[in-house]
Parts: sequence; C-alpha cells; structure tokens
Amino acid sequence: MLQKRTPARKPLAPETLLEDVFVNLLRTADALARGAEVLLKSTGLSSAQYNVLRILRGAGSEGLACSEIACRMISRDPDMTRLLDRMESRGLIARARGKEDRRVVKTCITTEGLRVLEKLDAPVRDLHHRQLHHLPAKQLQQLSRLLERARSNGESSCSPD
Amino acid sequence: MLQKRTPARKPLAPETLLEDVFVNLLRTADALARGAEVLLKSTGLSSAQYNVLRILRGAGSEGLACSEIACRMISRDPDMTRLLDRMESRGLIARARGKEDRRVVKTCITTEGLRVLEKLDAPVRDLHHRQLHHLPAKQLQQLSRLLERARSNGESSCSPD
DNA sequence: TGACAATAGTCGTTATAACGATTAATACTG
DNA sequence: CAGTATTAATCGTTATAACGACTATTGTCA
Repeated sequence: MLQKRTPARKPLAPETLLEDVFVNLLRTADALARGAEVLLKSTGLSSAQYNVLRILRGAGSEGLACSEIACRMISRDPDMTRLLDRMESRGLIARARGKEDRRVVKTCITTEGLRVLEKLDAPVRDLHHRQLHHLPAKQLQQLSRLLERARSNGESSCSPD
Repeated sequence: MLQKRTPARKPLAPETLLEDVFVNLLRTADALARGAEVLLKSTGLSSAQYNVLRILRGAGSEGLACSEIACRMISRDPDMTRLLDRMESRGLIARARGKEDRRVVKTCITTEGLRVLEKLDAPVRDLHHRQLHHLPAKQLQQLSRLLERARSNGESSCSPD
C-alpha cells in the first residue's frame, strides 16, 4: 500500500492541483447536467423541477415542507415558491397548508406527476449508462466516495432521500 | 493489486451506482460553485463573467472570437453576445471586428479587467484551499483524473486554456 | 460569376433566476 | 400575557438565461 507506485500521469503540479480539481468538477458536472437537460426538454421539465419530483416521490404521501424540499435539492433554488407555483399550475404537485403549524405548506406529488416521472425512469437510467458506463465499477465507487469527501467540508447535510 | 481488499464502504449497490455518481457530482459541483459565487458577489461578477475574464487573460493580446470563448467556458452559455455586452459596458473587455474575416469579433481583456482579476487571484486560491485542503494530494489527483475520464465520453474538447 | 450553403454574431421575446423586503404564524422570555 | 425573536413562505423588482429567428459575411461549386 505504501510502495512508490505513483504513475506520474501528470507532472504533479502542486500549485494548480486544487484549481484542476475545481475546474474538472464543474466541467464534468456541466457535461452530465447538459445531457439530462436535453433529455428533460421533451417533457418541458427543468432539471430543478425534475429534482423536486424525485424528492417528492421519495418522500411519503404526507408531503414535504417547502424548506425541506429546498434543502434536499441538488442545486439549491433560492425561490422555491415560484418553482412550485409553476409545477402546481401544470398539475404535477399539490399544496396544502399544514394543520398543526399553519406556517408550513405541505407539498405532494400528484398521480400526474408520478406518471411523468415514471415515463422518465428508463430514459434517465439509460442516459447515466451512456454517460458513465466506460468507467469500471471500482472507479465509479472511488469517484463517488471522493466526491462525498470533497464536499464534506462546509455543507449542511439534510437527511438524505 | 488483485487481492480482495474492497472495504465494503457501501453495500455495493450495482443499480444505484451510476445514479450515485451523477448526483454526487452535481451536488459537489454546486457546493463548490456556490462558494465561488459568494466570493465573486462583492465584485459584481457572475461566475460566467469571471470565467470569461480568466479565459481572456490566458489568451494572447490578439483576443479571441466569441465562439472560441464560448467553447472554452466551464458552463456553456448559449448567448455570448449579451454576456460580453455587459462586460464591455463595465469596461472589463474590449471588442473589435476582425480585419481579415469581418464576421468575427475579437474580444480582449482590458487593463481594468486585468486589475479586477488580479485582486481575485489570492482570494480564489484561498477559497480552493479551504474547500479542498482536507483531501490529501494523492486523492486530489485521483479525483481529477477520474473526473476527466468521466466526461471523456461525449464532449467536444476545445484547446485547453 | 451567381446561386446556395455555411458560419459568426446579433437581436426579440418569453420565461426564469436572484435579491431583498414583507407577511403570517409560532416560539421564547421576562 | 405582552413584546420580541424566529421560522416559513410569499411577493415585487431587476437582471439574466433560453430559445428561435434574423443579418451579414464568407466559402463552395456548377
């Protein structure tokens, strides 16, 4: 484990290493996200809307508060209200004031929302496969683990899906 | 190298592995990008504008065509014209029609743009350090390499900075 | 050379994002 | 139990992004 096996793939530039990681992360994320947006465009969903639907499907039938959705999202949206407004007007979600705490608004996915989501499940799996299948499973796990570590610094983690 | 040393950090779910990578990539990128936006907010630059300035500083003094900038950007912007409009009106860049091919518009960074950029150099390095210093160099290199591989599928690579 | 296609960039319009201030309901505190 | 702070969500406004259609310049080829 400690034998000198660094393959010197890059000249080990210590100054630009952090920046390389930063840029590569953003570039790769943008490339993957763009693929997803192309796929979603046919349904008229933005990736934020798709993400909300996924979160609501994963949550129980009792629904989630606005702020809970916001904090579970992949890319945080500062104005959940109007994002949900648009989804409600398309019939994808339903909202209702909470009974106990009348400040909160519980949001649920509708059957229409579920239907739209289900039609996307296979294409999305397929997309991920096309995007990432050229990496062996071991490297995918390594990557996933490193990514989690990378953001383990300053992020308030909400309870996962 | 082939001895059974998988530490079983995760139950090796083969179905959700691709999705995990996808979500972790987007989440981590968002976390890092948000830090950068906070830093840039004091200067009034968006991250796209900052990225353009970096690209133009890296390019020679002869400037770059609109489309060249677009294709080197981290997150592609579909409307370079108005992005550059705003930067020009703030005096950060200068534009001029090409002499040989009068279709192209060459864009250069101004001394004002360079000044703004230089004031950000140290804070940005510092930010990257704060965001990522908890990972040892070896893991950072691994991560960088895996990210490059991950997007080596469907992306048209422009000449790097 | 003259028609047609390709390329570079611009612009009109609509929808969305971003920022801050605001309202409403609940929790705390003396 | 009144006053203040906190929390949840909404709204007004401005700027930006997204999507096409459009103009101008250059290349291609019969």
